[in-house]
Amino acid sequence: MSEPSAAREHVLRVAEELFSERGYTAVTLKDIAERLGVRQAALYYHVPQGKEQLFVEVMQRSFRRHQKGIERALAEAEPRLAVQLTAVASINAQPPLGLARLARSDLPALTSDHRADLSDLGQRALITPLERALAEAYARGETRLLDTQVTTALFLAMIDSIHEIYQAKAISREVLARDTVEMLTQGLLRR
Amino acid sequence: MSEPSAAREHVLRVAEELFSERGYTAVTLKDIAERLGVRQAALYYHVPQGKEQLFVEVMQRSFRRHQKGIERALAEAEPRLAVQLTAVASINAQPPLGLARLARSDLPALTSDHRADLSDLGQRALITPLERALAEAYARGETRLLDTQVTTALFLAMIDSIHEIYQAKAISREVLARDTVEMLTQGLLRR
DNA sequence: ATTATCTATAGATCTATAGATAATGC
DNA sequence: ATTATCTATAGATCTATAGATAATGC
Repeated sequence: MSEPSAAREHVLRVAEELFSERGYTAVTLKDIAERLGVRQAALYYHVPQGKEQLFVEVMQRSFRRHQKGIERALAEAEPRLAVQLTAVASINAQPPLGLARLARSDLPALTSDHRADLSDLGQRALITPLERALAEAYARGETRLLDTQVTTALFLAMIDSIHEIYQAKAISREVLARDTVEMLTQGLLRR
Repeated sequence: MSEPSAAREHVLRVAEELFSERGYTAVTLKDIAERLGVRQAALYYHVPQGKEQLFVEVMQRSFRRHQKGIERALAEAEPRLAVQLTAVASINAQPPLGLARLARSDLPALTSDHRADLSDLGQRALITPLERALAEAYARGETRLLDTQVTTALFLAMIDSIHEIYQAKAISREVLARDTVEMLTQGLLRR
């Protein structure tokens, strides 16, 4: 049986690191193999379906991991928008998703089936939970009327940006998340 | 002499379109040539130094065009942060910059010299003018104390996101810009 | 027998160069 | 003579496959 062997796991983790650093087309199987300390052809033992399938699998895992983090953060945080968004923005979900690049560079390079699969999963795993949290905040009377889809897209862009800043500057993720969400919510909250 | 011929101009414009759609590594010279209706080798007449130089030149022009737009918007708008940021976010600067992908996918694929050149230009052309506008708003007493570098990075991420949303949804750029900046400034402004 | 690698290589790109061709401008 | 293309191709990747090898587990 295809047990989820530790070696295969290692391949997926290293592939995720590299795809996250430089994107789908910029990373070769040789790059991944080198970081693993094996030859390029050895990857086909663990991922017989090749590079595109490897990328899709890696992104599916990443989406699901982020989804779990988001849903847990939303469920455990007290039902106030600022608290909930801070919890989501603070998630230590490494490596970051890089949704902008994914949409504008990685997805266009895939077959249309894979592209559609990943788009759908991204919608269900990341966008819908956040839209719901925003809609509930509105229902509680916390926010003014706003376009939840646009707000969600902007919030996700900011989260990716936070991860970028976090890697470049010496500011803790928590401080960045808190400051960013404070900035954002003061505009969202009705008063 | 190397006059800036109309044909060369055309090559640069089409290259910018494609690089903007899919990123540096995902676009081949054949793709660019096909959209121009010529053969791949014909590009070397206009850009003898090859693909990387073409990309760098395209990005330099794009940065400078965005810089002009930003500086004009900041100079012409009345000196109130909300007005100024709305003006900047409304700029019809097609194609969009896609800074997130540029930093995390395109730049790492370049030689370190080109990478450093583009990073410096991006700093001078895009980041510094916005940081100054934020600092001046603070000096006028409009905003609370905030990290101008972080705020600028988040604002630039939002601008790219606006362009993305604008292409995907049927919302005008102006409405998106106004709503986004209103959301953002209500959090930035002291009251 | 199964697992996990390796070497070798076919086939498909992709970038870049060399040299030919055709049209226009002096 | 200059401008702007073309065909042809070298050389360098890159993905993927075939078959050999070595180690461990029954």
